[in-house]
Amino acid sequence: MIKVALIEDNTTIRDGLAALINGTTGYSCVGAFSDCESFLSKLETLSVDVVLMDIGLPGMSGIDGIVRAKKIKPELNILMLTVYEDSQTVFKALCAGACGYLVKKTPPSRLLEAIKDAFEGGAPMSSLIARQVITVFQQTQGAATLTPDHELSAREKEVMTSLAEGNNYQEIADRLFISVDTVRHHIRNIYRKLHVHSQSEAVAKAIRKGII
Amino acid sequence: MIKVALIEDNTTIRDGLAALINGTTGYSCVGAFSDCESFLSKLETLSVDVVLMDIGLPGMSGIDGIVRAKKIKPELNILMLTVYEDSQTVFKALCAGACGYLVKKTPPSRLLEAIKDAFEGGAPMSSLIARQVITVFQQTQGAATLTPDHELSAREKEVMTSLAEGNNYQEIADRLFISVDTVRHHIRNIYRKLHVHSQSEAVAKAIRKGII
DNA sequence: TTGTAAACCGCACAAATGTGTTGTTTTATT
DNA sequence: AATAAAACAACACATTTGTGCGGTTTACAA
Repeated sequence: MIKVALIEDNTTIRDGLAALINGTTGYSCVGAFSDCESFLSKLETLSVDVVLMDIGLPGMSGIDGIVRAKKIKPELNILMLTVYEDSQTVFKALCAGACGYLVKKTPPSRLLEAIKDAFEGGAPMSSLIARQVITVFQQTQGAATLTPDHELSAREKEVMTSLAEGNNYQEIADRLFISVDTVRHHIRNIYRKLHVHSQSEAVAKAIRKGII
Repeated sequence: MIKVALIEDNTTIRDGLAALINGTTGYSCVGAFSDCESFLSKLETLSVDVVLMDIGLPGMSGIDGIVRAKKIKPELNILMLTVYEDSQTVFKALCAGACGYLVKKTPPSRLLEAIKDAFEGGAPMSSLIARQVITVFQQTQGAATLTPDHELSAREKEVMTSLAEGNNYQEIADRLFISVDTVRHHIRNIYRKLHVHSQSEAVAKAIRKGII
């Protein structure tokens, strides 16, 4: 039995969804709320597997609702409900912790399928949204493998990592068993390769490019 | 007309796929290779929209093949072909630059659909893989929204962002129309909130937590 | 009204950084 | 054997940073 909670301000849609879920074997609607606040106040004591949350809600937005709900129960499977497939919004929802989304005009059979999918560890979403996610993903995670241009040597990476950990030149030198001047030398080369002129800029670039 | 290239060592499968693609209106197979090396050597002069690449290849692996192909033509849509839905491998392929994948037993109609999807900017993949991607994604990108504890004020974020761009205190002050001493004051508070003692450490933490 | 937080500003000074120049040694690649 | 690249090391010096202290103003909640 998959326990579903609904947060949707439109009474007609909410009742319709609740009826659909309760009317299907294997599904049960354990809560239907018109706003995030009332949902969140009950969440602690609510046994629920999958949450369907409207994105455009009065009061707290669905995005904020996701963040708060995830803080209370990080293992929650939250699916966003949207009217249009607005990339930006859906994208933000995924960042906030949603595991997928549904457009409201989705036919009942596919809706139930998506709930089951989310329950079983999937992430129901259109391939267009998926592409957006992996694009951003690749830019951060996999960027290193794709752009080995301004590649730092192993030693330089060690220096960068140590720098990002908050060590100063003397501490880096001690850790790597080299002199402070050698650290400076490496830093110099790193700056040249990354086209930067300060620690902060170097660290920012190195992390964003996935070098460290 | 979607121009497709194949890299697959099994002759039977390769010929079958080529026949399917060439036999369908709107699709054309512009190249069929048994290994990455021969594909990569032709890629420069090959006009191709979507690449189907087997993951288990003799010689260079499909993963390495993706990385190299993306270096030559970053705009390529590469779909991996796998026998099993092995999460780890598919995941690596996505990191390397693939935009989706297909299991070999996929029925012809869905295969063509996936190619079209990739061509049109989608990322065909199962929702299980999608979930894996967004999980890792959320851990890095969206971490901030989930942990608004050591939250920086809007002004402090501006200072941090400017810092990560490589500006020094004087430049930050000029950009924000405040005095250098106020910049120092903000930096001080940022350090306190993030529990750090240097620019580098602050920038590293801010980026990794998604604050900036 | 009192308190708390954010944003603002200032001075001082030791410590750390960025960059200039000049080397040696080791390890690959040709 | 020769060339190139990486890693190591040193000295000098102006600039920048981190942190100690001290303040004001504004806004908003208790």
